[in-house]
Amino acid sequence: MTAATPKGERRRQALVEAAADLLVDGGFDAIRHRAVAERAGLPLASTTYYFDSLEELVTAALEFQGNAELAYGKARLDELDPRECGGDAFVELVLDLLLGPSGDRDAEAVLLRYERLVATGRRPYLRPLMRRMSGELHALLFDIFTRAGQPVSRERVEELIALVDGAVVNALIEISPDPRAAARRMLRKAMQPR
Amino acid sequence: MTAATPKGERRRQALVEAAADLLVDGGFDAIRHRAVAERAGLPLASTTYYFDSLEELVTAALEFQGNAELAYGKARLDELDPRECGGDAFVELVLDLLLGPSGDRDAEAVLLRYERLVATGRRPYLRPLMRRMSGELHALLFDIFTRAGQPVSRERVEELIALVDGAVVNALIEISPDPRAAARRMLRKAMQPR
DNA sequence: CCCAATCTGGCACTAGCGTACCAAATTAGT
DNA sequence: ACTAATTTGGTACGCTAGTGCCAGATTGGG
Repeated sequence: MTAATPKGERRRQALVEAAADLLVDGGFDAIRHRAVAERAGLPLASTTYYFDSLEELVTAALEFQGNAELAYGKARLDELDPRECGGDAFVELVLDLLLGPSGDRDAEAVLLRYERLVATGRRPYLRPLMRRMSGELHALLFDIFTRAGQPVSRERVEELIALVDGAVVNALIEISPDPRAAARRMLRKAMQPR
Repeated sequence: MTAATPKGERRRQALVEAAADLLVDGGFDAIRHRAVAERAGLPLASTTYYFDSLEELVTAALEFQGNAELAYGKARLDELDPRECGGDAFVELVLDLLLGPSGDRDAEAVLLRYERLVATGRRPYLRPLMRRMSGELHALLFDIFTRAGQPVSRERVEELIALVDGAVVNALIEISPDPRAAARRMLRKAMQPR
């Protein structure tokens, strides 16, 4: 179902944003009709009125969140000054794109990015969306490397992404997970000139 | 709660195995009191009698499954003939250890191994167990490389594992996921002599 | 053999879920 | 302004979940 009126559109959007919020701090399982409605300050039935099913709501939330992240990445690309791309600063830039900007709750913020990769395994309906977003992220990274004067092949981009992703998922089981630090270590080693 | 009688111990074990089965083909969310009891052919209440909580049952199931995988890895190590360790065969061996033996339903079988890494992010109670199993797996791989006449540093083992893991999670979003193939590609490239 | 400990298993409670329903309110097109 | 379409929101249904309860069966130690 899609809204036909401006106010309806606003309400629908409020639901999507509420769902995205829940997604970020509780994962996919946190997106429930009642929780979304409550967070958006709307009645329960509005969630079924604007979305035919939970899957649709989950998809919309994921898309919203993913687009926000991609927009952030594009902004970073646009403001990129090729002269200020020293090794360490560049590594941090790549980490910002792949894991989100560094914050005080890294582990939590990063978790969702990997939950959704794995969750896609059991939720085939997310695959088209995930593929699109993943493709855009890869392209973005490719551009970043090029713009920064460190051109790489697309294959190399995939390698570096895999390295970061693998480092992250393995870091999640630590007592005090610090996935960003683990990824940083791997990335620095892989990118240092040989 | 722990069993005190032989029969009780057998029942408890049956529940653990039933839970592990469910874990493998439905993920963590598939471990429910009723589902476990039904699969084990036991009454619902037996699940709460032998396990104080679902968390305990989940933990036991994961440990059982993980130990089975580690045992498989150790068996492969023991039967390893250093002379038959050509490049490709060796890559397959490493993949067997990290992803499980190759089968016709790779994607499904592999999924659980990554679900549990990520799930640990939101289930801190699994961390000690995951750390132990992860540590043993790393050690096992280290031994395998050594025994195969390709000694590596522990750091290098971590790198290769990260590479494989990253390749896998990124492969899960494909229309027809083939995580093993993706991991194989990355691993071959990383291991080819330079 | 007996009795205390252990185990059994049917049942019911509460909570939360997705979803359906529908009268009332609001909005949009003419 | 009028009417048809859309939106609203309170409510209820059916289901499954985790868990508590407890009379009875089974078992093991002395």
